Amino acid sequence: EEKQQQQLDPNNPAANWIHARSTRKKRCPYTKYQTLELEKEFLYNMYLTRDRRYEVARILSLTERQVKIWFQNRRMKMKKLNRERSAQTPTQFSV
Amino acid sequence: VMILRSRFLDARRKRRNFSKQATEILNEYFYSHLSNPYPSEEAKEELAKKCSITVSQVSNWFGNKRIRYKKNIGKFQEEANLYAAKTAVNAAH
DNA sequence: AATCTATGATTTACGACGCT
DNA sequence: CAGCGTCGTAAATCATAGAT
Repeated sequence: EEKQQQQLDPNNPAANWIHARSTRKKRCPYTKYQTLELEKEFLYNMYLTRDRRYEVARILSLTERQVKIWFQNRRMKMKKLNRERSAQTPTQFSV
Repeated sequence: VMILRSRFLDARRKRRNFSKQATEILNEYFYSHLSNPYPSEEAKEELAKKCSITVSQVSNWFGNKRIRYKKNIGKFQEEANLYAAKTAVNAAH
């Protein structure tokens, strides 16, 4: 009975959710060149060493933090792609 | 070659809008959980099954819905009232 | 057919939390 | 314990289906 309490505030029902990150940096899409180079580096290895991260960041004019996060996101993307791939082909065979 | 070609075509299949029934189910869940429209993993799986879409698609739908609702509550007021009424009728039975 | 809008998917950027 | 890992998400942006 307690769980049905969203009707108490019909005017501002969604007042609570979403944590407005006011101090967050706005998303800025990377250039084709930046993305291409990041993909090449990812192909070389999925995990960055400290030195590679520094170099990639310098070459692409990104911060090391951006490069680190790009790799984290890229790994998550790969994981998702693999999930979809294995879901559609139960028997996997590589080419 | 054929395998690669079919894979490429598969990956490039066109996006389709979800069915009316699927959208109905998702909206019912959204507006009946408006104070916390964050379905658990299990709830997402159930919604995905009911809507015949993937769990990722359910996540995308809720992500888009939350931000678009929040950005313009007025635009969704009519829709919100509609689903609130529908939920009330269901609860009464 | 051309243009506009709605909507599903993808891309940056974090917070929360985990492990070493 | 600083620091990088994953996971789930916000918000912006992309792509194009579908409406006008």
